[in-house]
Amino acid sequence: MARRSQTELAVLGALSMQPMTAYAVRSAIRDVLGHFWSESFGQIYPTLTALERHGMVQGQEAGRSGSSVFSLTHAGQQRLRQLLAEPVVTTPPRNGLLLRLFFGRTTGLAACRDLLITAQADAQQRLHEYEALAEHVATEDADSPDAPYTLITISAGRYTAQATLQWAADALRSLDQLAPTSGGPVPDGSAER
Amino acid sequence: MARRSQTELAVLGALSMQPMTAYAVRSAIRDVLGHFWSESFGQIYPTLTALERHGMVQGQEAGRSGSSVFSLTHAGQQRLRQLLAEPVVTTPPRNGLLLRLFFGRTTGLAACRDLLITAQADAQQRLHEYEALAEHVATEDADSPDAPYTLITISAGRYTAQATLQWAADALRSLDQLAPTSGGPVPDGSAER
DNA sequence: ACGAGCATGTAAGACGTTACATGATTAG
DNA sequence: CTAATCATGTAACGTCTTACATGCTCGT
Repeated sequence: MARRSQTELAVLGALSMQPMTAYAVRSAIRDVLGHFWSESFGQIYPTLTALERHGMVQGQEAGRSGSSVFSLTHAGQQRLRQLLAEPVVTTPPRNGLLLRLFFGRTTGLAACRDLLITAQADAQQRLHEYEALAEHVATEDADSPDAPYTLITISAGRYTAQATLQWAADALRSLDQLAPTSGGPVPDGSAER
Repeated sequence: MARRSQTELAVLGALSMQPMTAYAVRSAIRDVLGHFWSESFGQIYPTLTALERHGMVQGQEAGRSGSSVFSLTHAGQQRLRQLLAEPVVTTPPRNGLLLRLFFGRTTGLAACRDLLITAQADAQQRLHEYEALAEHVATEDADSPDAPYTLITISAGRYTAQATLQWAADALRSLDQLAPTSGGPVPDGSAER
């Protein structure tokens, strides 16, 4: 699946939950899918325009300000099904944190500890967010047919955050064993020249 | 940090471990950093050329075929430190699996089960790879000063894979509870027109 | 009246992948 | 000798982000 159709998929999916304006699509992708998906602002409008041209969605003027509410057409429904059935596209990994830890010898123990502690705090934060979110969905939207699927994606976030917490604690322990007291960066050899 | 300097960072980092040819840099990024980092082929050569122009690396002809082995200059060392010290850049998330599960109501229970089972198998596979890798590093390169840091990144992969396994099992259970017997996609309304 | 948020777009430029093109070396 | 791998690049194309530009509406 080409990369562009990933944006198409997200937009069609958002509209499949309920008709909304382009602006609302953007908000929904940011707020609802935000934990595992992102689309940049400048992608959504052109994509919606193209989808309308191909008859996948149709806009309906609403209110006096000329904002148009888009909804899926039947062709759009089918297109969504088709895209969902295509194999999952995995983006090439780019984990800046692990890259820095990998080259940790150059920056030294202390810098690595800082990175890990920050990662731990971030994961803890996310864990709280996921738990609040899961609770909210389980109580408010419990009867929605989408709820079980939403909960599964939230659960993925929770497991990942928990794994990060455990890993970071583990890694910090291993660094402590390495050199309990000090840990500056390796000398840079400036004096040698 | 601009996105380009991420490539710079990976290339400088690779060369900080040992001098090598552009081709070897590419192989190292693919094979060694592969679990958490990727650079496309077409980026590495231009980046190396630019780095040489700026005096960050210097190439030395080796062998009769004119292949040049690059090594970090002092300026390159400093540049690497500087880049490593900059805040971690997080790429916007794009998890195609979770996107599909989120819209699971449209594709139906069976499709979601398939996705989860595949994800489980993939995670299991990765877990084995990480364990083999960790064992290899712990025995072969145990005395390398880079070994502790390498092991931390491998550990991250292990924790993540394990979390995926648990999450998928959990999710499969919750889907089973939802409808133990059937689970086709929602009707698409074709007949209604 | 004014600021926050709703709403719609465009354009430039950075970023990245893929395919193409070419040749040397080495293991089987 | 021949296939795989090492080795070096370029060019085209597609993708994505960011910044800019503009105006409305609603609450305070």
